[in-house]
Amino acid sequence: MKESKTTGEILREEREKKGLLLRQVAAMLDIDTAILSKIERGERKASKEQIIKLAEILELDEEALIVQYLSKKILYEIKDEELGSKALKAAEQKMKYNNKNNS
Amino acid sequence: MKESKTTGEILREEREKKGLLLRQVAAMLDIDTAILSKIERGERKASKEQIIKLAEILELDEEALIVQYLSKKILYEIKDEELGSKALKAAEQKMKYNNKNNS
DNA sequence: ATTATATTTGACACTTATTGTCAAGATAAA
DNA sequence: TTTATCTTGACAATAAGTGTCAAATATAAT
Repeated sequence: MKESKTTGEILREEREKKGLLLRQVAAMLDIDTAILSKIERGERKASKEQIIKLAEILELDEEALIVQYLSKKILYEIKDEELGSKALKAAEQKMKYNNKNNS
Repeated sequence: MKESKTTGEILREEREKKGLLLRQVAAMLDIDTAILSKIERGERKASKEQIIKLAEILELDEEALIVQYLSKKILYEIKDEELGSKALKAAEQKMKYNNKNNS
């Protein structure tokens, strides 16, 4: 059963491919090395702004990274909820409805 | 264009139908009257525990209320996001995948 | 109109999450 | 083994969430 890579794993791989040090990338993000280390190992999560900057720095697909970031956030909200799946579907419905009426 | 009722509106209507005072229901929830007032007017959001108790007290469909509660929470996470819709779909996919492999 | 009761409002306090720094310890490279 | 890099955990600062309280408003009863 092949698991897909986590965001952190991708970030680390790409950083190393480019031969960049944690220190260097962290400086570009204006945070301490420790945080970036933790982000790459999945111990902390990056903010949306950090994701965007990382996509630039590492030349990754920004949209894909953000979608992954947001979907993780969503799943976190409902991770222990029996009704999570129903809630997701309800959210999609409401979203459709709003788009129809606001745009 | 008929808007559906907010959770707060439903809670207020049902409380009044039952002839209960804010003070009384707030006491059952063990919170200050002010908070319940704000919940009913949508100025604050109820916790999940409060939603459950309110469903009992007001004899409302607990599952429906919780689904509404969770879906609001989800939508709040992506409310300003262009990619919100894609993120929702991605979350559903991941959820399906996990269910397949964990259960 | 006055009083009594119910609700709303806003300022504040407490708690928990989030996001960061720092420095010491562990790893790996030279 | 020295040097550079990365990891770890204790801590600090800030933001978000959740509540109290009391004064202001609104509603209802006499």
